[in-house]
Amino acid sequence: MHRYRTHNCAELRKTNVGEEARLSGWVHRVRDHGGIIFVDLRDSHGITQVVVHPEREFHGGIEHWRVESVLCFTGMVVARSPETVNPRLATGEIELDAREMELLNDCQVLPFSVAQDDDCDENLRLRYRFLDLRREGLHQRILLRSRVIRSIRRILGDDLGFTEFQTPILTNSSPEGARDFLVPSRLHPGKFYALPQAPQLFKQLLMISGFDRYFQIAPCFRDEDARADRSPGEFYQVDLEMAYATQEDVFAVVEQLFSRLFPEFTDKAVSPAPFRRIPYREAMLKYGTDKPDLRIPIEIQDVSDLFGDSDFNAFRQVVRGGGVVRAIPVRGIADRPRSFFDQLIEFTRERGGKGLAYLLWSEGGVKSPIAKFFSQETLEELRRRSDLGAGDAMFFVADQENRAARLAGEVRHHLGDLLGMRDGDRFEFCWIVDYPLFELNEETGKIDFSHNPFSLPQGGMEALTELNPLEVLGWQYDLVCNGVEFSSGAIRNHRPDIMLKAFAIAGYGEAVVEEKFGGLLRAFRFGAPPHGGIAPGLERIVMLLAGCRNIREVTAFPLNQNAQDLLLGAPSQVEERQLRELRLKLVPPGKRTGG
RNA sequence: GGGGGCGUAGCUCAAUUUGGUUAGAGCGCCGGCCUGUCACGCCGGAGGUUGCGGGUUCGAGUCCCGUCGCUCCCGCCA
Repeated sequence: MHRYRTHNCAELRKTNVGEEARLSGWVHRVRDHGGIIFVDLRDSHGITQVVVHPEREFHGGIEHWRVESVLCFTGMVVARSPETVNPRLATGEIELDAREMELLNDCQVLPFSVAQDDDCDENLRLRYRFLDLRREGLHQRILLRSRVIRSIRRILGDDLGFTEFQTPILTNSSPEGARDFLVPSRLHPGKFYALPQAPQLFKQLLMISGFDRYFQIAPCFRDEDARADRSPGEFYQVDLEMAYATQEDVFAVVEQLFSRLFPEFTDKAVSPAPFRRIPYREAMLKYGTDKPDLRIPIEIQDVSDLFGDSDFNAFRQVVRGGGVVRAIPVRGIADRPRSFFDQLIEFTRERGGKGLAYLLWSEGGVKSPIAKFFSQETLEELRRRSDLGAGDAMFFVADQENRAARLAGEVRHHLGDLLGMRDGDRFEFCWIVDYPLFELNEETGKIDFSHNPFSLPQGGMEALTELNPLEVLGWQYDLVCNGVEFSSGAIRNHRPDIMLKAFAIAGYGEAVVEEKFGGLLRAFRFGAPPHGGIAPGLERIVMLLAGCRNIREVTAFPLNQNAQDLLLGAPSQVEERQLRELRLKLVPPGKRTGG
């Protein structure tokens, strides 16, 4: 018989009755009746009830049947009588009649309950992460994450012809993007490595190196402040890149990946491939964001043309001042109480809006404090454009275009929450395409890259030389699901001449580009193939599948919000000797100089 | 760096609105009883500088100021 176990704690069934078995696991719960004692023994797989009869010599042998102690029981598998079967347990038709017991390890009094997976302070959970990870919820989410990764490797690697690579962890600081984590070099005092924010340049170099399809479950490091859905420090991307690929080729691969991946882990409906393609400008107009939640059946409209000459001063002034009026039509809410609408107005004001006007249609006509300022023709045209009828409503946001779009989008998502449209059992994917390559920096008035400086402009060199830079679109795209940005990607700019031209428009001279991206430019000059890719966030995928909102709930050992490891104590001070080797000197706190 | 919310027993929370007796409950812990439970049950017990410091008051868990911590958001995240 095996030293520790013949079966795991989820394995024994009625067919095993009469067999001798040995089980090891944690004490999940104990029901001590004075005479007979029931021990729920748990391992990663499940729970089996062990019965200890009073005549066993170990019955009083351990002082405490302390939960989370590690025990090994040997005994006979016996059938439970019909009235004592536990239908909530996979092993509930049997129990182990313990003949021998061995205490494999004791357990101190717990800081929080393992058996009862209820709320407690997150930093306490992080300090005792090994206990937290034993709890049902987190334990299952970490197992889910593992199964998702295995499935991604199978789909991309085995079925779609991708090759998995590793790329360096010690690499170069990137001139753009987030703050880098720096690693001092001992051999080159005063110089630093940086941890990669993403393997972007390496995956492009692999394409130029003649590999066809790259993927990696890639660690990414960014020294930015935390959010609920954003880990401080490190996270993982499903990073992929394809040679000789058009945007549609990338879409086809990603659509296959998600169309196969999601149904493996959820019964919820997944929007069928091909996913909807929504141009950036259309997304900003209809949904007021470039990460729309398409479960909400509300489409924003521009109605500025109706108000240039209207009697409604507030709207007329905005339109004549170059602003816009956006309408948000919502069906079936005209009978909501006044407080519903007041609350929405307050919501808009909190987010910087001047207000939120609305019209309510009823059998008798239009009800609204502002209806008297609208002509009958205008009211009818508004109704007609959104095909509204009795019981329907329309909200209005009037402001400068960017702000109006954003506010309307936030109101749309908020309505989605209020009206229960967002918890439907489905995943709605879409692509946002046709991002502008450049944008105007409102502070400096200069032209900046809007997304990624390495994206290929649509129309190539001709577009860069002929068009107003702000009109140039990039082969850039985002994958969005249920209002969550899953991923950004692009067809890369593989031509050094086009790359230099694009950088020139953004105000970078050739010498600067050579200095900052010399390695990549050198590679481009030796026959770089056209290529492109994308990098969906692994944790976001698992979060959506697990139905949780916090990235730390799908990460085994996350840093806390202050970027500390409370279990092992990182970051920590290091020996003076280590600093000397690196030729580093600490500036005492409060005496920061320079700047 | 900025804003909102929260800090009461080992854990989750009540008492704070309107300052007023000895700060309570559930779980956990300790002791006792209990032979069919599965969130076992029953009896008893221990456990508190109400985050910390100061102030107002006859009196502060409660009000005020400061500070520290946690949390969510903004900035930031090509």
